[in-house]
Amino acid sequence: MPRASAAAAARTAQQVLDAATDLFAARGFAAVSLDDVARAAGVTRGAVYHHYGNKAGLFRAVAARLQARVADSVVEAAEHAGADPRARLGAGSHAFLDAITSGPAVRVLLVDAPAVLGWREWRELDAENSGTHLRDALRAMGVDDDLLGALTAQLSGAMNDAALWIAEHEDGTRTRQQAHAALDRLLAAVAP
Amino acid sequence: MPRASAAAAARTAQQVLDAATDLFAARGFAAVSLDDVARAAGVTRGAVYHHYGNKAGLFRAVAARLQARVADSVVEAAEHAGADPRARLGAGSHAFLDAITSGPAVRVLLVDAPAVLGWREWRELDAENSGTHLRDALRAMGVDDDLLGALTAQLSGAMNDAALWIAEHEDGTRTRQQAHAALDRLLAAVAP
DNA sequence: CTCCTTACGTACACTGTGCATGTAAGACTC
DNA sequence: GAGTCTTACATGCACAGTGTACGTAAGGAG
Repeated sequence: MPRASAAAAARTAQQVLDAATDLFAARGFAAVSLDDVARAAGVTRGAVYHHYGNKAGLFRAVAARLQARVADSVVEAAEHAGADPRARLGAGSHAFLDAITSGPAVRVLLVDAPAVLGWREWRELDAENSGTHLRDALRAMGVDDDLLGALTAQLSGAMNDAALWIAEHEDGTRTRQQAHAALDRLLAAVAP
Repeated sequence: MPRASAAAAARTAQQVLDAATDLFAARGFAAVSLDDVARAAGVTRGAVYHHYGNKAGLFRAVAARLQARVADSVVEAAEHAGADPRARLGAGSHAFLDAITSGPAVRVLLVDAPAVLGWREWRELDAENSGTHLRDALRAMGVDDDLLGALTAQLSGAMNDAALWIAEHEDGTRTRQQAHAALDRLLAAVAP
């Protein structure tokens, strides 16, 4: 008994995506079955497979949306910081930390994504979003082209682990401040 | 038809561990079945379950052994570097990069481990090994206690992503040199 | 109004985990 | 050194979960 208009179909796809985001964030990829997702979204597994192909495809869609949201925050913060490259780098980096630690992004993007999508695809997804901004910011700071790739990867890794470190503790603003302070220390290595 | 002496049992446990290490490194945790492991080790799944409890337990054993090996390299390099805290920090960090990128450790420890064991347990495993050494080295460098936790996590993350970056490229010594150079840049932020 | 396509629902096959049970060979006791 | 216990596996089965083939009804285009 399917009743499908173009709008209704888009809505069910959204509901599935929302439900999957919550469940993946709460329990992790492996502990969530597609039946769980379908039930939470009020449909059957058939609908999930129709819209997302397979379980990895659903996860990919979830991760891509979260990644895009984080990247939006980074861009907005950088815009707001003006034209000075160093100010933009700092603002974007701190915005990244705050954005990725608020909401369900950490577990999905930083714990499960590399294993589910593979490191390579995960890196590409990152490169299409916040990764590019970091790289551009470092280039604008005058980082040698030879070091650019490696330094981008390492600073990105530092921020990711900072986010995980914050999420692990989960006891208010103190650890968050420490993470931001440590990040400033590392950024100073690039721009004194 | 079991024929089990104490020595023979230890040997089969070893064979299973060796086979699992190779397979997990080559295909990833999810794509390896316990039947694959058992067949590669020349036993049945019963033996695997007997020694390691379940699939996660087997993976835990694999990861712990790899982690311990990496930590050994770090310690050895630090010892060899003498008494100067800065020299020990640098030597240990670069040794970490080289050790974790040589052999099957990268995929197991950095891609699958967080998802399979959970971020928390993975962090504890790391803390029991190379993580402690990094923290000690930073403390010896006079890093403020308030920053110690966050900075350790972020530098660790930077090194992990440096390792993944090296493993991703896999084209000889050039990328490796770039990674080491970028790492030096970050270490300079802690110790000028 | 007809036909085609989209959007699901349903049923089934297959893979893989984990556990329960069986069993034979050390190891230990006397 | 015979009996008993425990360890070290092998085997078989139950169950969960994925993916896919098929069925089906409701838009939408002509």
